[in-house]
Amino acid sequence: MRAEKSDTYSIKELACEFGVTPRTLRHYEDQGLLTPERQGQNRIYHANDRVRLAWILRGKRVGFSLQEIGEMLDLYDIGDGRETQRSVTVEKCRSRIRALEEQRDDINATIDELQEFCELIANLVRDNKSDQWIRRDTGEPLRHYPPRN
Amino acid sequence: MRAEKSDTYSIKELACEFGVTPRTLRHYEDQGLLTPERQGQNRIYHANDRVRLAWILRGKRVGFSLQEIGEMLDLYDIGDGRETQRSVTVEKCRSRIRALEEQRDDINATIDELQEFCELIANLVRDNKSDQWIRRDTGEPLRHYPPRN
DNA sequence: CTTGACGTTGACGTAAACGTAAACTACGTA
DNA sequence: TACGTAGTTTACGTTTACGTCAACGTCAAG
Repeated sequence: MRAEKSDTYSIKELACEFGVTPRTLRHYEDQGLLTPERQGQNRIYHANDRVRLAWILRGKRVGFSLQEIGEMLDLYDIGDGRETQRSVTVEKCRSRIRALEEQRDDINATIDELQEFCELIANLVRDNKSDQWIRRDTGEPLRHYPPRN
Repeated sequence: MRAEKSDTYSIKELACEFGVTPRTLRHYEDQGLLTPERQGQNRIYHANDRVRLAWILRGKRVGFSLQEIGEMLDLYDIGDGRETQRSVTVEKCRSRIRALEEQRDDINATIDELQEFCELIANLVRDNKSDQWIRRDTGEPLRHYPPRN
């Protein structure tokens, strides 16, 4: 344990911290998403690698592929940005945002339906006489929704 | 074309309508997500199948696996629901909702960062003298973010 | 000096979600 | 009756995102 700088990480340290395996980090490197410093053979991760990794994992959580995440990260690489390049970057960025907004709408719709259904079940009461499900609030007979075939 | 009832669909019709292939519908059936009526060998899809398919595809858009989607759809199958079963269903349902809310937070965070970055690029101006990037609003020198290794 | 913990590079395995091709059936029509 | 169109099952192929294993290097501790 060469306590060089505590803001550097071994592969295992970084992996553990983010709840992934070293293999995963190497895989992300293979895909060009991470390029940690090397000391000989060994990988050394810095703060910037942490930031990028957090980005990657969040991207995954919201359903992007590694390739898409790579493209999004590439948007940030504008070192040589001629004006036209930059406007392309901005447009890609905006279309990403629109896609995410649509996805958010999907999520909200799903939440709404689950919530409705959840409350419906929670208010459910068994009508013992007719052996039939009804809603406690409206007394409506229950229809399975979405319908079972 | 036996124009039986216009609220039934052949496999191709339904697939086309949702922008997927017949193979996909058969696959969903293999996974138990759809169980269309049969007329001999042939599959006949009804309105309820449409509803379920829409659910499935939206589930996919928000990043769920087919298995997870199947479990969510199963929540709706409460025909035999004893009281304990129902409370289990409700709890699963709520935990799904929480997961979706977390995902929405992730999406919002991603949107925010993309938006910030997008505006940063949009406001960018080339300082020809120092060959350096600055922000038009604050004049701050630009830092790539997230940092490139 | 050997053991153990940690690292490395291949390279093959795997699960999910279909794609794709083969081989066959059934039906309305030219 | 032969054809084209649409459907079926069976089964192997493909991509993504890693898991897993083998074979090896390195260094500090016992």
